[in-house]
Amino acid sequence: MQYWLIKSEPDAFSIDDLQAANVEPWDGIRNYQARNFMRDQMKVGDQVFFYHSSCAAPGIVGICEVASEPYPDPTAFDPEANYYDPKSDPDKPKWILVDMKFVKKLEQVISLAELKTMPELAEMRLLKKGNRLSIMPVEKSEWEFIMGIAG
DNA sequence: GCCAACGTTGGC
DNA sequence: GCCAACGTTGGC
Repeated sequence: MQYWLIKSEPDAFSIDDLQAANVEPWDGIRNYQARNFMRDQMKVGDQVFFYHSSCAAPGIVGICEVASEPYPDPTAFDPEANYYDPKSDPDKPKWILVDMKFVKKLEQVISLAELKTMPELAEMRLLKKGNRLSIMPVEKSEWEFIMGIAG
């Protein structure tokens, strides 16, 4: 089993939205690296940190898990959708996603500012300068350390 | 709103 | 294949 972190802007889709939906196709990803993680490496049951970005208090707010095999992102084929990509052919889909299933909200949010102060997380991908990936792997040691903080 | 970092596009 | 221009991300 592997560990991951996914970012979402809470104004667009928050951990509460995921809780309400229970299972949500993680659509709209239009970055090859992020897509490749979903397509090639995610397995059903992998554990995932849910991170709020571009907001007043960015940080890890909850946990979800991979809940499907990879499959084509339907929003890429829909001209009405925000994430429509005319270059994605249904016969040869360019964008691939998995479903995410709500697991729990953390009892206390672990803020980005707090994460940055932890020497144990100095190598964490999320904290690297210039990082913009919206889906990234998390090391087991990092996962366990953060779960320790979360209590 | 600003700006640094990064990914993508497109001309050549 | 190079690289400048442009658009996006995301913290502050």
